[in-house]
Amino acid sequence: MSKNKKLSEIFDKIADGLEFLGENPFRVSAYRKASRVLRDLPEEVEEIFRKKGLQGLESIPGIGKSMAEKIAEYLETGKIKRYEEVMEKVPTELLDLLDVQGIGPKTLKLAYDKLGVRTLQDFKRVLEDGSLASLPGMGAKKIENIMKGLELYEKMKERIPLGLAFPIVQDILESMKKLKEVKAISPAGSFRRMRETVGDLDILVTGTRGGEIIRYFTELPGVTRVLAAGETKGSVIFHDRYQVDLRVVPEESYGAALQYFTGSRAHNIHLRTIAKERGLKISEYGVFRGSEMIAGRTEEEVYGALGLPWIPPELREDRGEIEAAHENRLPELVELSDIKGDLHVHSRYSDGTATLEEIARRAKDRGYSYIAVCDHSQSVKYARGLEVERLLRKMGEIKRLNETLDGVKLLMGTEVDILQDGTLDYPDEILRELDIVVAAVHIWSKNEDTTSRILKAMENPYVHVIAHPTGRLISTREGYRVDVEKIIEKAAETGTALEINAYYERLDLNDIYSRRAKEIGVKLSIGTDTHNIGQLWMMVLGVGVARRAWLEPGDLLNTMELDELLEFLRSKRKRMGA
DNA sequence: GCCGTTTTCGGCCCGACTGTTTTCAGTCG
Repeated sequence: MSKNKKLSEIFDKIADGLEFLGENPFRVSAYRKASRVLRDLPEEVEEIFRKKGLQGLESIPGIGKSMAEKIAEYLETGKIKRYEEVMEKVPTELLDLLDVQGIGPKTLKLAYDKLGVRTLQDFKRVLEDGSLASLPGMGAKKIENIMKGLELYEKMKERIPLGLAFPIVQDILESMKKLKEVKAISPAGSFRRMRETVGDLDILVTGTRGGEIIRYFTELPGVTRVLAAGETKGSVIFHDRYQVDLRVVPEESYGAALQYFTGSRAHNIHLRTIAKERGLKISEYGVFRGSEMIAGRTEEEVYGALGLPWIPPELREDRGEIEAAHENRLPELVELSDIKGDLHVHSRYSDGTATLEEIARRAKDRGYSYIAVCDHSQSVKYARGLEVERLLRKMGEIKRLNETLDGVKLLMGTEVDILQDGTLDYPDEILRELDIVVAAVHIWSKNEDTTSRILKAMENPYVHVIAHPTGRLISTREGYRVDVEKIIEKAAETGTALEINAYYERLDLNDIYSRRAKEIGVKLSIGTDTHNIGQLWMMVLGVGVARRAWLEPGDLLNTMELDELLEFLRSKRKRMGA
């Protein structure tokens, strides 16, 4: 795990601990903020400290003297004394319960002080035997609420990969739009911001007869449980797993509510600070000067009232977008419609299921000009990687097919393995015959640092793209050890592109690293890594990452016209004298 | 604990809901 992430987790734990201990809430939120900032930081905090010392750390917004010292302490000794002190005073196992809906720090502290609760088991016991209910402030309803929360928590404590939520939300939107009472509808929350994982799904509606709308919503096919159903809010579980909240808001507040429920929390806090400086107040109902409402119908109005242009949801993470909006230098983000092709799909030649014709047809249906068929190479036995002979046969078939195809071109590609020593799984004489060479690490040993093999692969003049550069799988695998900063620098130096793998479990590179890559002039390439034709839609997830990374059309290979793309792909070998 | 063209001290985002409170605390988003 990177030091940034580790420190982010430590600070978050300290925040939990301090909150439990009843510390100054602003101190708690200072730790929360530091945790978020570190998590979002594109550069390694270790590098910053090495190059610029404590001063460098303190120049990070949200990191002051005290945090900087703690970071330095961790980097130098591997420990943070303050963290250990706090953890000593706190039942660490209980802190996990803060994630349960209905349980907050005060409730935990109460159970801890009055009932000696130390573990999750203890907590469940006092919940069930009535001893918690007997404490002041704890009534039957509250207990019931906590029990419900706990049940839900155990069932779905994991955040959901965006790609799993995507089809569900689309179905819901489609069904709800059929209702004549619904005037406007939009997803909100982290889903709308296209975060790689989502928790609850939020949907916002404006229209007439809220009760009607909510009732229809709670009766949609796929609903397995109704948690709440009133006049303005309905909350249900789909397929035993996905909690979806639907809110009906008045038309004049629709923009304000959409802005509010889209978040992020950090973005909203920052906005409200600005509003306050201008003597305004923002809530989910609108923007107010005193009691006069001056905006709220649309998001444009809300941002406009603060003197800002509308900010695309994918940017709303308080990672500098408000400052950029203020100075009128928001990026012109890439859109799905800018995408002219998918640069990484598999066919049945290796471990995919589709034939080349099917791939071409579906690419054309999607309006693509080209699609790169990049099957695995010979070493990847488990994926039926292609030996040279089968690769040549496939190339022959693509050439023949291309003669008959109209409006779309299949690109001869490979996802060639980067072997242990950094050489590639095909000889250069073969690679040079391909339109596009995507290289990737698939086989690595547990503690191996893969940085050097990837760096070496990038020095090969025939390698165009490094696929899924970190190897992580969302919420199941952390990925191999790799120094991404070095990979990005080498990509810039050699003119190699880095992939945004759009397969829903990967999204690799992620938004943070992709943004960093853009900043130093590296091109990115989106590929869905599709193994069957029904997955081509995941391009939208890759575009989501790209947008969250502030990418503009010019930062991607996929937005190029075919000729331009082929020219780009040839340029590396020219540049490297091959 | 952070931060500063109103502040190096004294602020720090805001409103709703829920339950249990007889004036508000805890939790959530």
